[in-house]
Amino acid sequence: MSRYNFQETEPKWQAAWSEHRCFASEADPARPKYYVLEMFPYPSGRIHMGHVRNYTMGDLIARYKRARGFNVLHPMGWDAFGLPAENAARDQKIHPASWTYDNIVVMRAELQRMGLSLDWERELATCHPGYYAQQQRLFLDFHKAGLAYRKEAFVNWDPVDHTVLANEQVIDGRGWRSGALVEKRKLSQWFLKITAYADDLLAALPKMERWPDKVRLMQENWIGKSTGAYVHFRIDGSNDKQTIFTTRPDTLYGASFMALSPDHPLSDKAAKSDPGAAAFIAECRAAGTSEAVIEAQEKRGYRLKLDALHPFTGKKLPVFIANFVLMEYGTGAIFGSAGHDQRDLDFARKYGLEVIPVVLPPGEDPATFKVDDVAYTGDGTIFNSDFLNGLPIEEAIRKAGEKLQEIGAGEATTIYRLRDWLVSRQRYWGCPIPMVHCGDCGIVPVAAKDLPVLLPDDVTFDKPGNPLDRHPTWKHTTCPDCGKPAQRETDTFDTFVDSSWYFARFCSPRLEDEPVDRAAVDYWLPVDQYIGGVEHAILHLLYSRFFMRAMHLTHHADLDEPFAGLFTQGMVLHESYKDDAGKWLYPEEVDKQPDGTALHMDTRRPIEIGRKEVMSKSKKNVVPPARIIETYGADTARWFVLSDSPPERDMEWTEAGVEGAWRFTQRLWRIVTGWIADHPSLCKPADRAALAAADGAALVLRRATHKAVAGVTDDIEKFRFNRAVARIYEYANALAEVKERDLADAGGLAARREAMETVTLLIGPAMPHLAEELWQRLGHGTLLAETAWPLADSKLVIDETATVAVQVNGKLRATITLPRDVDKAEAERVAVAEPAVVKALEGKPVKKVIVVPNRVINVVA
RNA sequence: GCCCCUGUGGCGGAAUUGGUAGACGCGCCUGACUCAAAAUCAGGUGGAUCACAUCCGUGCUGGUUCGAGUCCGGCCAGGGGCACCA
Repeated sequence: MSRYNFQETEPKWQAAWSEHRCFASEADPARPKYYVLEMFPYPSGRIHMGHVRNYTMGDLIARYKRARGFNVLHPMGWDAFGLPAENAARDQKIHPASWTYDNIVVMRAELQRMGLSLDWERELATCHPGYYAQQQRLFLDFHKAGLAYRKEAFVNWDPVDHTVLANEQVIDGRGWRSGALVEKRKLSQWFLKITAYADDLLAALPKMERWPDKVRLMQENWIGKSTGAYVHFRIDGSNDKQTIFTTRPDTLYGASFMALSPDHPLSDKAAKSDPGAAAFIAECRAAGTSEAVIEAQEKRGYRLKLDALHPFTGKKLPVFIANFVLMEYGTGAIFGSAGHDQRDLDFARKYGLEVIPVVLPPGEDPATFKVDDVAYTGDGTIFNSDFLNGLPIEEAIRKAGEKLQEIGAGEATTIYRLRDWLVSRQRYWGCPIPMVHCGDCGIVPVAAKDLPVLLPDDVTFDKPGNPLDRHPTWKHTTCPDCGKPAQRETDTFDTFVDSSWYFARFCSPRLEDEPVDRAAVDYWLPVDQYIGGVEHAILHLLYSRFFMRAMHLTHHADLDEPFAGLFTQGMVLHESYKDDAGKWLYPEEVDKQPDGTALHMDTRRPIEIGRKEVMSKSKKNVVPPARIIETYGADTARWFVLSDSPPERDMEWTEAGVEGAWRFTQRLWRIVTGWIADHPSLCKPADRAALAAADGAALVLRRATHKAVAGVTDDIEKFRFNRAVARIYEYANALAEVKERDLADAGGLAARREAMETVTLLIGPAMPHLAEELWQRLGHGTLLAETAWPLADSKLVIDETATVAVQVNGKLRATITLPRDVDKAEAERVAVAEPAVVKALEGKPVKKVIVVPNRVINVVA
């Protein structure tokens, strides 16, 4: 019997799909649409296993939904701006554009080898002027709507990449790409006003039912809503006021000091006349912000020659600059209530300040309760607090807020941790920010007729810094308003701007003069199923949610949430290997021994097998998808990444696993083509009358078929691809067990014909090439890619009998077969008569019998 | 420190959501075919006592229930997110 020849078969069907434009999509309001999207790749050079896993899942959904009759949009593009292109330009003397476009060519070919059902006619690259011109247009619309602004602020400066970073891109005090310690610099930068939607972005989360709880929770924490109050403190001997934010206005009577951030304007002002303050501020700035530094750092302060006046009592509170107060949160100033906040307590002890407990824990005596080294943050009732005395915390918070409002010393408020999105980058390979700096007119948007602002080609990367800024001519222009000489903005956009609307651009990727076509967006959006890595849970997914709202405001769309369903898939892991010199080795250099140890392929020296880790170039534990596809074919690779591990969990890549998948493709090939060879005359649709009349072994087979259809369908709908794979294995096992002589009559033949077609259809979304080939060999002149998904006959999905477990006192003693839904009395009668049950009862009287229909009977003695 | 998730055979993982624990795959063992190997096919495979039969068994521990991998309380371990957030 012939073996399945994927080298020939896979390209053949890829060409056929392309020729028939099977996956081209067109808006059609008469048909229900389904938009499947996988996070588009950065064109780094080659696709990796993470891509294979991601795109296989997306493709399975796309093919399945197409077979269910949906008008499917499944596009692909390139997140093509970014720093690696500039680094490559510097290191290899290649222009970032050619490096990027060359990579795209390679990666597109690799994706096409996977047989993905993509609409390549909609392909886009964010570095293409056709894309970024529209991004500039969108930005100008946002600017007009008040969502974009430029301001001077302390920003995160990455000294290695020579650019500023958004808050979201600083991880543990370091740049997310370079790993360099981030410095605070005061610079004038462009921001997008994401905070305008803080509450809306938060409020919508509970309604996003098809998003993972984990991601919603992460966004909720990131937005960081806190309810509390602003409190205005007058400064003694002046008319100045200082406002602080607190979540605990109920502890105001415990106030013993006020503390300002070193970056606070008032600190700055004090430093001008107080060298001690200036020195303290400089010291604070010098200290890092990493977790380790913060952990080790003690609470320190500098006493200013200022006192704040308590809003309720008028008591004088000393004002400090303190190293633990953040300018970025609240108002950059706090009041210290030492009894009920650990930091405040540590600080108060160090500087000999008062500790006034104002929350009495339940059961404590107000006369004797004291706070020593541990602040009391638990529940209790207020004391030592005049009009708040005796109130529980909740009520005291409310009452304190009312009182503040009444005397004009503050008000209840809500604040967010979320900061506005800093989008300027001092880099070349990005979308130019379409603004002009005019000496007379200030900052002026580029006129619509002058768009796009194109990147110049002739740039150099031999020096650090922004090539656009030092380009001899590019930045010189004229003011769109007054016509005088002016300068272009030389910053480019953060690449996360590019990826915040590409899903909308896919609806009309070739449109000129407008970012999106409203009719197309109205039809296709939202994305019905978005699939990607959980590492984008905050950055990309939050920015995109903001962009959708901004596009709504600027009339480019009529919805707020871009992704109705989100699935975050796990990563692909592989063992790592080190030789006896401690050098990392590639998997193909390793010869695994049967006893679990490993030797070097060439040197035969022992190798240490390391942990299963995320595939990474630095640890060399990578398997190039291209090699796997060459060796085993795309279908086998696709089948393996879907098997075994649940899609949301990390999976381990193993050679044995791929070989298992390979064996299955061959086995399936043998089962179906073997049957075809034996029954050439039956290569036509199954005889419906014979099917309906099938009984005996034929009926058993039909039941297996329809159970498989129902099960696989359910599993795909629920994203349980590993379970769907297991069901197909079970079904294939059932087909292999079929005996020729039991199924030789008309009903048997029809049932087998039905089974062969069904198994082919069921593997279609996962192994499309093999399925297409089998489909043709089963005598079909049409493409399986254009064939409807099979429907399960519900009568055949449920068996006529049920295997019921019989327990005695909760322990399994026998299993019996009963007619489905037999009445309880009859079930009980059969169960109690069962010899094993009688034996287990040991003559004891039966107290009661619990019968769960079709499942279990528990005899209690 | 706060929040969240996960603990099931040698391994990846199933378990109709409170009802026969270990589906399916990998690995391993036995047999068939073969000069031999590969491939393929058939069978076996949670642990313990030789087997029958019987116990034990879902991180630990207590509970609810006729019945718990699943629910509740308390621990332990691993992973993730946030973090001087006032």
